[in-house]
Amino acid sequence: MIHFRDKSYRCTSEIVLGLVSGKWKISILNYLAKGPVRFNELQRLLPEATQRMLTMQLRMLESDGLIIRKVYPVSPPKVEYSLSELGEQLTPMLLMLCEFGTTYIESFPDEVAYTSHKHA
Amino acid sequence: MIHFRDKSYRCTSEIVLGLVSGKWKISILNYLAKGPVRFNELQRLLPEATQRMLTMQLRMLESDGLIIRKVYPVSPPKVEYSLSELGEQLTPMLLMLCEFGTTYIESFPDEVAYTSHKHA
DNA sequence: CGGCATCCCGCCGGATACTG
DNA sequence: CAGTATCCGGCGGGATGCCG
Repeated sequence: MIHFRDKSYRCTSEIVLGLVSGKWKISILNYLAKGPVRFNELQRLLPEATQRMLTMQLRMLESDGLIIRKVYPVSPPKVEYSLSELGEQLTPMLLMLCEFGTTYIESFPDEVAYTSHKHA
Repeated sequence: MIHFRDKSYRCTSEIVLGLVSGKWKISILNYLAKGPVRFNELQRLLPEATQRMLTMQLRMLESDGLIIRKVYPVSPPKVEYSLSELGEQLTPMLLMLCEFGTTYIESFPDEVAYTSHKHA
């Protein structure tokens, strides 16, 4: 049994699931892996996400120490998000998740479909 | 965009999160990795889980093709759960999640505590 | 531009009781 | 032994509107 931040876990992997579980966290981390991104740009990249949700997910990633929020005191406001060192260490794991995911769905070929872009 | 079983994903890793997210799934998979386990034994191993929850989590893992449910038509009833081939392919990934989890919490030494066994 | 406040709803999971 | 059935509360997430 592990106790971390007022919660109990039976395996440290459960903690990691909590870190990356959230409607937009994976996508955010994937984009940030390519370099710093502004809030506005994230909104463009994830048009289906509401401002509120995007903000919430970013705040969680930040308070979990995976990303860094940098505010530039200029007008108009500019906020840039980037991976922290811990966040960068996530990359190989996310890649592995992704690879297994691909292997997995390929086990069920007739249940999968792809769309190049979905703007709805 | 990937469409799989009536849901949309932006990355295959999101599918994997769905597979293993659930209050008892990680623990169940970890136990099954050591060999087949009976329902009753799982209950002993996870005393905090209600029968209902244990059943639900097992049913999900089964319908996702990660575990196999084998019923022995004897009296009293005997049901044995084991990893499927797909489920066994999960092991290295779960190990990696676990390792990152350990690395992660070690970045915050003063927020962690351990308990050998928690029967509450 | 990059938020926060408010209201709302569905679903995951808890508690308890019953059964082949 | 290995489950269903029913009821119910909390929280993740959606929609909309306001602000420095």
